Amino acid sequence: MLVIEDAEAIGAAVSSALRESGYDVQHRLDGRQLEADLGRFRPDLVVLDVMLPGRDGFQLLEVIRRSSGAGVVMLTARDGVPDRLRGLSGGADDYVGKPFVLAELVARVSAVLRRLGRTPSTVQVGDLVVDADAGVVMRADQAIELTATELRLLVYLAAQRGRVVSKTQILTAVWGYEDYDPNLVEVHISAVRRKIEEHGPRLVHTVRGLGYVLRADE
Amino acid sequence: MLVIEDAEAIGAAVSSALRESGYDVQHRLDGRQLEADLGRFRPDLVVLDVMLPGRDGFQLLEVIRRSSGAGVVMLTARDGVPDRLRGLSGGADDYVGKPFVLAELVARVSAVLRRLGRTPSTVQVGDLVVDADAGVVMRADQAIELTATELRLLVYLAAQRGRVVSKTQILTAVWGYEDYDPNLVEVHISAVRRKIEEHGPRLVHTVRGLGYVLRADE
DNA sequence: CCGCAATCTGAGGACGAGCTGAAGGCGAGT
DNA sequence: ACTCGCCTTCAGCTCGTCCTCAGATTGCGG
Repeated sequence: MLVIEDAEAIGAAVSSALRESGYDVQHRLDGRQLEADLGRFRPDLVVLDVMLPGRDGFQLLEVIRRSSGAGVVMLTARDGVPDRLRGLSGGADDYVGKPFVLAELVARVSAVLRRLGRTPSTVQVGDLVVDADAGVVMRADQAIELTATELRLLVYLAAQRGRVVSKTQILTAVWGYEDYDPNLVEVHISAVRRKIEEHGPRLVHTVRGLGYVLRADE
Repeated sequence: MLVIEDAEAIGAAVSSALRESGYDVQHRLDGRQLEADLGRFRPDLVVLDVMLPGRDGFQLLEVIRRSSGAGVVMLTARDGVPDRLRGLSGGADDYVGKPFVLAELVARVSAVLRRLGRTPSTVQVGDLVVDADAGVVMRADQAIELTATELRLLVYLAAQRGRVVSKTQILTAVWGYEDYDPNLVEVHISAVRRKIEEHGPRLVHTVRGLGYVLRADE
């Protein structure tokens, strides 16, 4: 994944937020090396600022489309309706208006990847199937009703399956909070467990002092 | 609809763009199983790359023409004027030069289908049949009268069936609004429900906090 | 076995999403 | 100009969901 953003602070924040979500991120301040980067890293997706020194976002967008199958999410100025239309008609897969909440950007990025089929929209862990697109969770071929928050939480755990994620990471990814009461996470983890572990062994494991993991034990 | 494209990234992007538009898409990396696919899926249209491993696009085109009435849209190389001529004279219904904007491909695909009069315009969900072209909706073989807006809404939900769509997405797809009062959607959803669920179980499901899904529950 | 901290979980109130009946406005057809 | 149908707005209501809080429980170091 490639982030091209000349404002260093924003670029750094975006990069680290995406890394938090498990993506492999390179950050560039302009599009000079774009062709080289596309060749070398073969990114699945490029986050592209519209306003850039040198070639602007739309020119870069064309380059990307011509020489790569990468998805493109553009960062447009807030009220940039013209920008926005131009970006979409030029083939961007999504846009995010500045200023934005990091969580929103991350959500859109993963939505684009999912749509492009780079990320399987369904994740399977043991006998649990999570389909983010359909908003459906199944265990042992039986549908399970989750609320919106529970679903977001489980989708996040599923995306990070096998990896321990801290409550802070969860708060950021699911709620967009920088720092908050960990009990909020505990309460919703509890709710998810009650529903998905009603008919089967434990899948959401607590790692004391660190966080949680979604894993099917063998 | 069948997409034959050996570049996986492009094939995936094309497939998902077409799915977004409501088509039922199968993706193949080469033409080996072409005959079997034609028999099994009876596609209305095939999107065909020219450069393919094994039999190339023109050979496959002949196969399609010989054993199927499917439309063909060919993906030709950049300045492939010779390709282009050969493709058309060989009987392709349209061609799109790489690189292309996804929206253009989708537009050409639907144009070809329209020209062939073979638009797979009907979607079936449970005992509900939605015919976008004819503007007809039937449930259990009984015609249902919908207003223009209700029809556009239902056609969109039908195209996205099984997938949760947010009110914002609906506002964009049905009304062209970027952002607007969600209640507008709720009112029309309510109207559609009153009509199509009068004699039968629920098909338009609310997913609180996320949006709506058109789905026939088993 | 004890004490502390981390985690779990049941309960309740506040909030807001969603549903729907009603009314006003607008355009097409007569 | 009038009528009719449709679209949109509005307001009231219902009910699900979320968050807070507090007591219970668990795990760990000593």
